[in-house]
Amino acid sequence: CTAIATEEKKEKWEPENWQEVLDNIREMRKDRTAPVDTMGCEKCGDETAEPKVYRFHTLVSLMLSSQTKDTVTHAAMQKLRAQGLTVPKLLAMDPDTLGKLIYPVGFWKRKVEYLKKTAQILKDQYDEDIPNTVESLQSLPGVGPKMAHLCMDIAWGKLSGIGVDTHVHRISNRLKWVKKPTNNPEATRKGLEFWLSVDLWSEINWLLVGFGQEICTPVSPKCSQCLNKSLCPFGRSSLRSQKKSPGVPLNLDS
DNA sequence: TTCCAGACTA
DNA sequence: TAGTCCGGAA
Repeated sequence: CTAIATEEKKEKWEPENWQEVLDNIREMRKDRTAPVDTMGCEKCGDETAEPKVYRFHTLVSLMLSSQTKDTVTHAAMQKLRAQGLTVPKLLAMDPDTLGKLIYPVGFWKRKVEYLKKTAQILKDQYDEDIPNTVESLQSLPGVGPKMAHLCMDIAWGKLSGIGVDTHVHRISNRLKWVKKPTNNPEATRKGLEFWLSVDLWSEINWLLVGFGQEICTPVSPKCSQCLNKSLCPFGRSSLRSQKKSPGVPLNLDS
């Protein structure tokens, strides 16, 4: 009996006050002013293009995603689209030209290589479309769990898992939205999917990415502006230490 | 765990 | 100017 009770307790774990915290994040995100809101990868496809091409655009923009600066990815996508972004066009493009077009994106040399290889695989095996399972997407060079899950959701409209990027990973740990601290995004994804109801899986990426771009930033988070400052374990301790040493401000809110 | 290719910021 | 940063691969 005790074992079963423990087991049930384990099954039912969820973070304290998560609903209230989530509502607060929704409130902070209601103006949609974060870069992800206007330049996220779902905004990079050509919706007038045929579905196959639109899906390819989505995959490419995910593969070009760069730091916290969606503007850079967006600009690179615009340039590529101006060239006509299809599998054959990408294959025909020489690596140097491609490199120049996507240059401001971080890791551009690697990304040129991945894009070329991926385009070749799409041509050979998928009739110039993109694969429609997480596993097959992840088998493409340069595509890992985060891109695969987001791509399933955005390109195919199928929810396969939470897209955990650096923002979702960092914030989930700050809020203690994972049962135990996690040290990689895959562990965070599992930790979140454990308790978060499926109907929130799609929203959570968009919500936390924008929140992470504007308030819960990796360095110098703006805890004093955050509606969750008293609910968040990280916020409570960071504001406490800020009070202790006012000469060294942790948050330079401006 | 380190690398990538720079950009940003404290 | 030094420190930190994406996400995937090796």
